[in-house]
Amino acid sequence: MTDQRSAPPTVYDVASAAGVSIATVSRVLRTPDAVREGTRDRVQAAIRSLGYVPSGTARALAGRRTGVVGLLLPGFDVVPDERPDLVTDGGVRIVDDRRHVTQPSSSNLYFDEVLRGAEVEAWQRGLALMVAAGRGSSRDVIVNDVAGRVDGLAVMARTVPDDLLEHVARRVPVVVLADDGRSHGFDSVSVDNVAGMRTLAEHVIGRLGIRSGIAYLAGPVDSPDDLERAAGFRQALADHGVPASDVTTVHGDFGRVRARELATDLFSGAVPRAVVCSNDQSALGVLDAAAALGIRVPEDVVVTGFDGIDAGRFSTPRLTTVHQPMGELGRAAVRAVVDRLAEPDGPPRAVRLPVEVLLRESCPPALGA
Amino acid sequence: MTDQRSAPPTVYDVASAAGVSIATVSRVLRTPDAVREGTRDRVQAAIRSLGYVPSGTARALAGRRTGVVGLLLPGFDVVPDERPDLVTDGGVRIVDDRRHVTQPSSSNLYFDEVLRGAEVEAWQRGLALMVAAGRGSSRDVIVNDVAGRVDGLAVMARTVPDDLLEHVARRVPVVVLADDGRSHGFDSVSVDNVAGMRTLAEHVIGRLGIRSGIAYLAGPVDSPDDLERAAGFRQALADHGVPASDVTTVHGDFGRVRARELATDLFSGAVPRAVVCSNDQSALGVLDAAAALGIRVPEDVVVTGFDGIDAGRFSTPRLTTVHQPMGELGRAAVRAVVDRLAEPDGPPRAVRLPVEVLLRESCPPALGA
DNA sequence: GTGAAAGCGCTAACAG
DNA sequence: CTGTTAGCGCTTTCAC
Repeated sequence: MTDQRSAPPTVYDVASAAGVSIATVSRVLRTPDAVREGTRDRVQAAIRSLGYVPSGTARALAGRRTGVVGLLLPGFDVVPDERPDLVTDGGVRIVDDRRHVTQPSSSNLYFDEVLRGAEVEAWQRGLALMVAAGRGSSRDVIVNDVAGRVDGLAVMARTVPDDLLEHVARRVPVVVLADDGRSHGFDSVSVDNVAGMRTLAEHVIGRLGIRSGIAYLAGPVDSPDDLERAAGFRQALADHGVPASDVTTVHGDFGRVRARELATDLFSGAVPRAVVCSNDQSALGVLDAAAALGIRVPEDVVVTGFDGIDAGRFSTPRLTTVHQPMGELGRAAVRAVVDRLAEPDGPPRAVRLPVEVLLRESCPPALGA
Repeated sequence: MTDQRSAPPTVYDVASAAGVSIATVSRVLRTPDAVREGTRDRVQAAIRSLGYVPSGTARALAGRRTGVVGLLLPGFDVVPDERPDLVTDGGVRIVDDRRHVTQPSSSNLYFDEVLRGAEVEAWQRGLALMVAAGRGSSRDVIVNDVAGRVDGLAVMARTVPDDLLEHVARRVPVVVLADDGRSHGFDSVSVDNVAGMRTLAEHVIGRLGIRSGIAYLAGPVDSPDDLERAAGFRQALADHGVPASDVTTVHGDFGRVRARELATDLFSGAVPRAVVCSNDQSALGVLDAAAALGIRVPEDVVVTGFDGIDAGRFSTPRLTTVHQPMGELGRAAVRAVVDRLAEPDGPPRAVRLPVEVLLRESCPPALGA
């Protein structure tokens, strides 16, 4: 350990140590069967004793492929580690954590799952995964640090400006995640927002029979996800002959705090019987408002979200939602990259992943229950 | 989109398009100020119009550094997606998820945090991060796919066999995570298991005044973490003059199920007043057993864990534990790699990260409360 | 089966 | 300021 590591051994070192040419060393590594057993053994011995590790870099250059796929995610929220009430002690902090409801930084969890899925899939295909989070800002960083080092790139929608993506796509295939794919000519993998929201809304309207007093809490106006979900919602209304004008629609920002404010307003008049939200964070804000005002969920009003974030599993009441298969999204992304690599030409492909409606206490399977 | 992408443009293409030499193209990219403005502009224009992206591979080869650090983690548990009670519907599954207590595959969460920390730190240092999980089995994969492509490597302890690690370390600096670092000559980053457990145990013995009826639920005998925690525990006993022989010690496997069984046995005799567990999963198993037997926690028996996994925040009662700063572990790992890169020689360094004792309901700050 | 030699695309002296 | 020229360490024909 702590070797000099002055200059790592190369094929040349191995070759001369084994008394063969560098071509033979290369063959031992890549096509062992094409080398006579005795020779092979000598080379392998040399590799061991020298501690030779082939340069992935040189390999990639010579072989014109890196064996790496890149994954670009929005920056992880670097949550400052603020803690309550600490009662220090010799070296180790002791914290009274009893009523401390840490909110797991949910958007992170979401991306963690994507990342994990991508890693698993890449691994199974013999590819390495290079992750870059939160570098969306700097043009150069993306282009130089990632695009130039990978065979293909999976990019979370809206992580990278479109023109940059277009530039990068001239070098490596790009797959866009969680976008509808209609906006540009890239391959895409996304989740079926429309069907998910439609199915959930149909449950509310059709099965629970709530046909009036419905409120829809939308997200930012420029969100494609939001648009799709809204479309699914309207389909459900139409299917059940509920006029869209009967629905109170308000626009939030996908955030919990803003949703709580909006819901508080909403609840100040005639309390609606259902609040359908276009994401989980908003729905949690609605639950907050209801709790504060003493409005019972689901007895007085049912509340639904969309995403399937972890916090919704632990809220009170637990949140009914549409669960997005994030891990699967990551896997599918890698698959899409690999497919495109295998078939560079042809029209862009759009993969749609199915979602699941999870009925929990905030909007149960049936109201009497 | 879907360009022919037959052969990505190279420096040569850019150079001739801009009427300069390849050296100048390179300069525009790396030291723009060393190039006259007019020339620079022409080159940049050429880069844009050709959609040139420099080959990271070639750069790395020529520059003798990749700008990438590798992170080796144990395989993510690929949890098969088993769900309860589904009530299918047109295309979208509807699941009654009301009483379904999904257990977040906790070991994953743990690694997710490490990964995220590493990514953040790498990014801040202008490095890319290459992740490899679960390839511990195949010697070649590790060596070839990762070690050859990075400037340095952070490896979670016990992910890679020691001899392989030694081999790899001859090419790139290696930092071992979450190991005591005494076993080998590598740099290491770990968590202060001893102090953490000692502090927690002192709380139980000293502050809560529980001096008899203490049980210690240890982990697998070969776990270094477990050994350190046990040592911390014994220190606390010694500090308070409690004979080790007064403590009932049982060995589990760090798993929840096994812990539940062991605790059930434990509780069948005289119920202990404290069960100190060497990890959270076990502690949760103990809580399971107590709940099943109608034993009250913390009134009848206090229970403590170690790790700070998420599930412990949501258990009933919530679990008192020693929280390991996993994100910080990831960050420190990257830092350690970078430091070693800057100073290749010198003795191995061992970084110890502080832990925090989180007092929650399963073993509160005071018993009367 | 094995070796010689020509790159892969870029960086980094070294001259001008 | 800009061009020339070696490599970086490996893969891959093409001969032998």
